[in-house]
Amino acid sequence: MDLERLDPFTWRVPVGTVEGMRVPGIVYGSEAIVRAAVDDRAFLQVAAVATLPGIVRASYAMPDVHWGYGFAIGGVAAFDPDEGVVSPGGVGFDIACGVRLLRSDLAWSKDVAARVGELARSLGREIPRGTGTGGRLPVAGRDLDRVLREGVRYPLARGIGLEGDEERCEDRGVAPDALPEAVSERARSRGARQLGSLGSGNHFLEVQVVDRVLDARAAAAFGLAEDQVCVMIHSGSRGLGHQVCTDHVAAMDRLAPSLGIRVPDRQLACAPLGHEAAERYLGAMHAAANFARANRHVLADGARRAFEEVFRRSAQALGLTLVYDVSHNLAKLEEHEVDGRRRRVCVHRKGATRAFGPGHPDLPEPYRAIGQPVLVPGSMGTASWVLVALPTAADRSFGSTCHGAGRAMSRTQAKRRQRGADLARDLEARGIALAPANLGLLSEEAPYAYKDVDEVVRACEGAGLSRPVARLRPVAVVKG
DNA sequence: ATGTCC
Repeated sequence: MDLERLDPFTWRVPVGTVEGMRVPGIVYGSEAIVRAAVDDRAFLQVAAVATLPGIVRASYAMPDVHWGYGFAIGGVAAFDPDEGVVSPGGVGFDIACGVRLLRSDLAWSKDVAARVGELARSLGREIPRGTGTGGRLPVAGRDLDRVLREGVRYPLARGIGLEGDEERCEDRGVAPDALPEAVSERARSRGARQLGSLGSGNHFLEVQVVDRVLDARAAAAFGLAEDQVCVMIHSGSRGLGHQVCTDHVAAMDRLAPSLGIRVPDRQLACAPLGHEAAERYLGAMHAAANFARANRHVLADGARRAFEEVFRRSAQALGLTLVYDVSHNLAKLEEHEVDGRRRRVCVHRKGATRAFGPGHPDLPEPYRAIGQPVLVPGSMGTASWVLVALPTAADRSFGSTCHGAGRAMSRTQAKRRQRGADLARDLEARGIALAPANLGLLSEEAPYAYKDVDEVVRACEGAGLSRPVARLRPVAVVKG
């Protein structure tokens, strides 16, 4: 495929690359990243998304883009509320998958290094993980309805977590437009028992150390400093979100003939914004997003308990407070400036993190002057990053940036290359304490199966999307 | 990502 280079970090997929494109594709990345990905089907998916009705400005891809279901992972697309569509494939199966970061007053070298094995074992006891496992806070009936409506406010009302946690969450931890009645019985029964569980795949809970600060002012605002111990949680809406996506893709697929929308790929099933099918999906998606946020909140409580157990002090006394909690799989109605005019658009981010720059009214007050924290989970055994949104992201990507390293190898390929048990030995030899649930699945997440997260982060800065604040390296890994 | 096929 021919991509046009617009500047060192911006590439265009021209209209005409696939039939029916209404706008171009825009790919952000260094030359090395784009060349390495060019054989991937991801750029064809970026082009296919550009055929959807009502798409505004362009179909975007972040530097960590790779092939996904329908839409590429790392894709961003905004749609006009009157002429556009919503597509479950533009959000992904793991609705509101995202990252929560806790900081602490503990220093790695002085307080934690000597006890990291004990800490990993304690976390292993407190954090349910793996496919299909039940969670720390099983809920049913009216309680599940409250989770779907109230997000993190539900566990907070039950005394789980610390007052003020919700201030440091995207949307203050709760999406107001949830429609629990659009969540099927099957989705409910899958989710009810899984609240407060990590899941599998690339989901993890890690103890990390700040090993480099690149922006002292932003790091200070986020409460981060070198040698400090943090906890990063990467998880989502578990079986509930998966079932919501499955149900609504099927519903839209059935409706497709009557909606008069022709899509080049069945996985791009969508419905016009304002149509009942679209509104029901968005309501169910927000309900699943509230479940995902409550899930990360309950997992954070498990992490706090493990630290309390090992260090014999309360989470509050250990300074285990939230830096931020943000999703990277979500569609939201937002106000953006397009061609010099403020307008509302439905922004789909699939494997892309919202990145609102300094001064945005939706940011927590302590971060408003600095910009939104962007939490980027690396692959297993490699660094993770805290970035800050750049003001230019608003125009370049509807306020979005990368969400991780991005896969460079399929799960099957990755499994063939190394056995899980050997990989576990390698990680332990590098001084990383490990609490895996399933050695068989471990090598699907091996570092060699992913792009270099440091390079992805550099490309995001080059493209004007986000700027690095701090690099975190893992010292204990809890995996599904 | 996912009770990796109701």
